[in-house]
Amino acid sequence: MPKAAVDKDGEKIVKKPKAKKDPNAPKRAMSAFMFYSMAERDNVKTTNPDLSFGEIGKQLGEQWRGLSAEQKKPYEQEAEDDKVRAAREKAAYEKDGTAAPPRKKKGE
DNA sequence: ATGATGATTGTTCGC
DNA sequence: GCGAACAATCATCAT
Repeated sequence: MPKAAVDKDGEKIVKKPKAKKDPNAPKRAMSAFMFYSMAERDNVKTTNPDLSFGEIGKQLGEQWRGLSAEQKKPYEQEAEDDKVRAAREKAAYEKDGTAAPPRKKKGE
């Protein structure tokens, strides 16, 4: 898959809260995983109330991939719906007139 | 038109 | 309250 320099094997990508640069912050939508977490988190925790967040997250992710496309369907569907929601707010964001400065990447 | 990048989404848990 | 792994995403920009 033609992708950019995605994460590597043991290379841990640093993640931070990233300060929103856009004024209205048109934010995005949530991924199917987000919905999956909301839904399965309960199930996972119920099945493994002994493990902590770290493990739960991992277990969740593992089985998530193990799910069949059909299983993810409902989640993807919600994600799809949320996508519209994000697009909607973004539209409002542009409409608001608070145009965010075009982001550049190279020269600056 | 295509690729690359970045920003974001939500959960849980601990302190 | 926040951060951090977990995964997807996908909109936007630049070339």
